[in-house]
Amino acid sequence: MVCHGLTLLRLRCAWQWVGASGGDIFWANNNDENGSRTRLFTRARWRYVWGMSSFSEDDAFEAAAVPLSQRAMARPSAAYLDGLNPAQREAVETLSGPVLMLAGAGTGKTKALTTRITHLLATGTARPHEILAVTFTNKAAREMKSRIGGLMGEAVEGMPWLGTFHSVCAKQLRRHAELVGLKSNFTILDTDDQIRLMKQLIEAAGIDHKRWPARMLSGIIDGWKNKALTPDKVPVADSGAFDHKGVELYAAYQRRLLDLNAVDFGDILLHMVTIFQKHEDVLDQYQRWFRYILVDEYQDTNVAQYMWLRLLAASHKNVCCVGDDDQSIYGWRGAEVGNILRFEKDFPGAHVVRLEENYRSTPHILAAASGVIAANKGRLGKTLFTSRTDGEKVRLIGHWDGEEEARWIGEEVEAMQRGTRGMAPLGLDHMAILVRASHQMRAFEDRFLTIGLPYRVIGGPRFYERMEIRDAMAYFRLAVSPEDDLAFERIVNTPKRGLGDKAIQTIQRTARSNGVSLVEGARLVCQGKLLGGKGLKELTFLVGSLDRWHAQVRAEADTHVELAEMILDESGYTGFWQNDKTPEAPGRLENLKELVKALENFENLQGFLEHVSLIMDNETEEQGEKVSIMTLHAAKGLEFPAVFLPGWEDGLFPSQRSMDESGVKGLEEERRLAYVGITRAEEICTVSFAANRRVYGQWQSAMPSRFIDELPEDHVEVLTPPGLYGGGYGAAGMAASASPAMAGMVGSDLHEKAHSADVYNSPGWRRLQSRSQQRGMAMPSEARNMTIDMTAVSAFTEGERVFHQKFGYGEVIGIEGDKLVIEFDKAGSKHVVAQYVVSADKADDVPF
DNA sequence: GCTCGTCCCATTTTT
DNA sequence: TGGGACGAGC
Repeated sequence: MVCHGLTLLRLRCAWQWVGASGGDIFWANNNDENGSRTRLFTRARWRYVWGMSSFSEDDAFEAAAVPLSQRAMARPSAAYLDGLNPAQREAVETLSGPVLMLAGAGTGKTKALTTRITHLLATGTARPHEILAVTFTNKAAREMKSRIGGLMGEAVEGMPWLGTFHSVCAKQLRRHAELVGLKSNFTILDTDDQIRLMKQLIEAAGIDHKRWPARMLSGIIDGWKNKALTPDKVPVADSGAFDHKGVELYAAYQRRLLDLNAVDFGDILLHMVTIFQKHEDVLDQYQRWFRYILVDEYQDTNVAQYMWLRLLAASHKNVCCVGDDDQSIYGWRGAEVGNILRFEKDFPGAHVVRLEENYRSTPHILAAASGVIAANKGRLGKTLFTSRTDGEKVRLIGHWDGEEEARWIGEEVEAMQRGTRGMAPLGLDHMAILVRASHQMRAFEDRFLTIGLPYRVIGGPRFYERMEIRDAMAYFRLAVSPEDDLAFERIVNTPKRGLGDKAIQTIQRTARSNGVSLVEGARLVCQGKLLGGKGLKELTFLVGSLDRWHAQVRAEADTHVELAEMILDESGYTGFWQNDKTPEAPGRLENLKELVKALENFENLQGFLEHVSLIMDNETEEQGEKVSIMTLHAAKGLEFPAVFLPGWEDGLFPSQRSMDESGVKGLEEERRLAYVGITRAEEICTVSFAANRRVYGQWQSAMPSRFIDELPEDHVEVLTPPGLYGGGYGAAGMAASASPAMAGMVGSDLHEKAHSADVYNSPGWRRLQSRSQQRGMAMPSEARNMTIDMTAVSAFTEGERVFHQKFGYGEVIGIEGDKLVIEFDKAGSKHVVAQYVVSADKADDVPF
């Protein structure tokens, strides 16, 4: 069956035509060298060919083989080109040959990228399936899809090859799995499975797993995979770890994965690179197929991704890479800035377009960011500019310690929320606190909880990485394929069935000696009564349940959603969490519901399992106005009117560890992180640092970050009162001698005092407090109290059992002002705002 | 096999 | 300081 000569423009016509007829027959007009032809498609066929439901690659291969004639294509009224600046327009319209789009922060990168795809489609230069467009995140892929749809005026469903590196590669790999010894229904392991597997291998190799933890091996192997190194290609110099058995373990791990018909994230790309290198015919097909390639966030590509791209682009070289070398912050994960720096060498004659007009931030913010990043060497170089002339300088403030920093930011957030210094009130959704490391978040969470400021933490464990989701998935995996040993290991004793290490060893031994899967091994154990009492009974029941579920999956007797619910129910897993009285239990049950809901979007369990590990998001769209707290890494790609950047202290940011491990390279990456942080801000950017901070329970003092010295003074307003720390600084002090002046704050005896327990009684501390208050840095507590709803407190009585979203269950032991004093079962005694507390008996109703 | 106490160690984490 | 891993004891 051949279907070709269609662009989305035509697709639109076809839809309209059908809409008018209301029939089930599609009409498609082909204009190509073969002349005009009219074909009839059924709706199902149409969807099939264009990948709207299940995409058939064979059809598309055929389609791609037919050259497309552009002359017959109607040129669209290119309304989508309006509103592009000259650079963007150049990036959009230079369709042939390699293009590097250097897009600074906030310069309309996504706009240019999506318009470029639209342009390819609308001019008939390429058909949807001839475009390969890769991103790093599902979010970015979704965004691109919807924006292209917006530009085209139609939902774009027919772009089968727009997705993340991993989803696109997984799709390819399912097609060619047998070339690397896999079956096309291979499972994709998550990190947890990976580590459990490696642990087994380490123990089997007789290596001390304490000295060489599985986590480390996992990191090392991931690193090799990121570099596209198969076990036979790992350089000798890299093989010192694990008693020189690292490479051996890697090879063993890869063999084990093949046995399990499984891959890890790294393999998805590595296998495809291997296939392309070894099977020219396959590569050739794809090369002809993907006539245009687009890559988002090119600076974040690792070696494997780079090789994959180069192989695919090698023949036609119509590759457009978009990125910003200044925002490369994933080097520690294998990303190679070198890829983007080398682009012009890799693709001679490459057209480089710089997007430098920023539409996000004020000039001061841009200047500050530029000032910092200028210290990096070996940049491709961009100068961001804006037509804006308004805006505040970047604000800089020092604090005595981390707690005060959190307190100050809390108050500042509340002030902005009310509207401050003539500025309009700002919603909490428009403010963000960006930290270097996630442990810094705690200070803010504690503080915000205390003052009753709603916040949301972005990041943290992904939805599908949560324990309960993995457990549930393991049950589903087993129901679909009983030979999934890893899944069996995971759930055999979850919920508790009295099947501990010994029972599991018996099962494994039996399975191994009979050459069968663990489920079959378990069956033999039951039959041979190789276990005693309770364990045997439970195991027999489990094996029986698994059989039943598997039969139901095959019979398709129930819908997969009902089946999933049944599995969770009958396994006792739902009940397990219902009986669990820890504060997390309600949330976990909620997550399980979410998981079942997510199933509805798939046709069956198999389909769900094949894709879910690549596409499940953590986007539980909580509604409500909340300040966001997240890491700088998580903030990439986002923007907020007001941004707080706390913890700018040497050692914390830039992180000591980065500098120790990667030297100048590490420092430069940290600096890019600073650049990313500053450029997230649209209107107000506040950088802060603390002289003292409790790290692992120890007080430590630190120098202000060297990045603070790099902020150009003309664009910075120092909020810290002059003379506060005994150094004559402020704007003038900074000008005189930036670094020593800022460092002066901790250079005195206060420094030493910080280490002692009576720090709060030190003269320096008292001086700081009184000055802070004089200058309005800390808002008097009376003022804050006025905004608190006192009735909330009165809703509780002493002795009442309550539930708190963070601290769990506890008992009210008193009421002090606007706070409840609660003795928590787990967390001890705390003062908390009533707003976050409910009666214990209502705890189940609250969707915390 | 489970629970509790002790000890150890601690970035960033798109898939 | 606090969470996770592990080993001793029930």
